[in-house]
Amino acid sequence: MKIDPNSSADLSVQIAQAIKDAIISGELIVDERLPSEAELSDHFQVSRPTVREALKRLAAQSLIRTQRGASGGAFVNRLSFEDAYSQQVTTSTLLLSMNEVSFDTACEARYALERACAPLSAERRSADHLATMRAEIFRQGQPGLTDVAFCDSDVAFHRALVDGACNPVLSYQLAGAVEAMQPLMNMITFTARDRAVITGLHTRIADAIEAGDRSAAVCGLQDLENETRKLAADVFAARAKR
Amino acid sequence: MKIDPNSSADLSVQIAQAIKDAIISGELIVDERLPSEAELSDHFQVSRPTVREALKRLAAQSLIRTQRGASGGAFVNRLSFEDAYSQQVTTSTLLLSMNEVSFDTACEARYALERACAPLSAERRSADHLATMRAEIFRQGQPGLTDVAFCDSDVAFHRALVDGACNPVLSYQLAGAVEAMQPLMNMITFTARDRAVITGLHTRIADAIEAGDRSAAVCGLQDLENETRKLAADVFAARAKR
DNA sequence: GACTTTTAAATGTCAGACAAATGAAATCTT
DNA sequence: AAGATTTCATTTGTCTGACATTTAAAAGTC
Repeated sequence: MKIDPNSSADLSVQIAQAIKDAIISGELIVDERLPSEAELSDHFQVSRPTVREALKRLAAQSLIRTQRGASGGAFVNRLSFEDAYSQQVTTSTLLLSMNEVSFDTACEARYALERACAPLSAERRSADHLATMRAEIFRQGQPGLTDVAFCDSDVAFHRALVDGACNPVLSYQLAGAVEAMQPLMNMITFTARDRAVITGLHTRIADAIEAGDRSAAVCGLQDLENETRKLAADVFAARAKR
Repeated sequence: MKIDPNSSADLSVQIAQAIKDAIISGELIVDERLPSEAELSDHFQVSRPTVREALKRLAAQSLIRTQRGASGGAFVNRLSFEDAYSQQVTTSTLLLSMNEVSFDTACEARYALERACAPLSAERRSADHLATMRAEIFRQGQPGLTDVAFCDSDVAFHRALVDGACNPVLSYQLAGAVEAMQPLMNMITFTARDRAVITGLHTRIADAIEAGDRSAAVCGLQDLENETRKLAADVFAARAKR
């Protein structure tokens, strides 16, 4: 772990990068304890606050965790699927909200990826996944549900569908695509009729998943995508006219 | 922007979260300047180093950027697709390397997602995308290519395929799936015969994309997945016997 | 031997200072 | 007056040194 004294980059950035490289290369392994802040500041010939800023950068990416007290210190963190999942959702959400991504673009990406999961889900889903999907469909039919709650349930339904593929890597990759859409979906108001159509499609998809019918599941998702885009287009058109 | 004085969480964590929330909620908009470190330490009633640690956490996630000098300061950063892309690759790579994800699981996820891109790519790819694919296929046929260079070219080929869908959200989502596989692929040694088979499949896929034949492209990817998994299985079996 | 107390080590926080970069205002030159 | 130069104030980057807090292990006590 070395830093370049001639570099113009901030010291804390360089130090963070040096440690990060050591982790990625395997020089530092999971759960290994890093040298103490005092030792690091000695090693890199910088002050303790500078080392600390570097460590905070790494902590923000869940690459390390710190523990106080004797035998405490900074430890290389095992990046859990959960951590990666939430990072992915945050990044995707901000990306969509800050870059004027059109509804259609985001929607297309989301459903294209989701259709990739459907065949696997149709084959492997557990009873639990199916039960979750049915429960969410039921919830979506409840009268008096707010639009936000309806979207929440929609996400939960799709998440169960994705998780049904029993591939954690796939679930993690899809997290951003599905959940980051929610703020966009929340801009839409759903009429009772819209909800009925969507819930009907959800049922068709759940039926296909239950029957292990891969292509029916994919078709159901395709129809749902078309429906969602049509709905959004209507809402935006109406809003533009006003 | 407020912090809870009764919370047991570290102050810098709380402050980072408060600012992050302000950004997500839209209270702070893109390119807006945050208060200076002195003002923030005053506002939150903490010292400047503590504020700085909080800001470094946010900088590590590309949520803010800082600039020195008069009229400098911390600014809300527009999260670019590029930034998100590289974050995504880092996270995915670490996730795979730290969690004993099987080659098959990662491979399945990758090709499932890539097949989702193929139909779109077959319709929308520009001449550029196609040219890149052809160029990489040519490179893959060069004798004397190292295994690492072969894998590099493989990634470039698939990236062009994905980018051909002309959906930046899709490209971003796929980044992790495709590039994070590279370290796993690098564990495999490719014989000349293996390379010929892979390159042949790449050609089939490129041909399908060029012809706008959606289903042929998907089939080609399916065959490539099967081939890759068979190859990996052979390598691992041979390694286990030794 | 089990419980309590002490202690040392580590991170978390603070205060104050100086260095370096940078844009803007003030000054000087032509 | 216009342009070039200098000065200056502001802000982040870094350093020093100190104290607070947490925590596990060592020492002490019954």
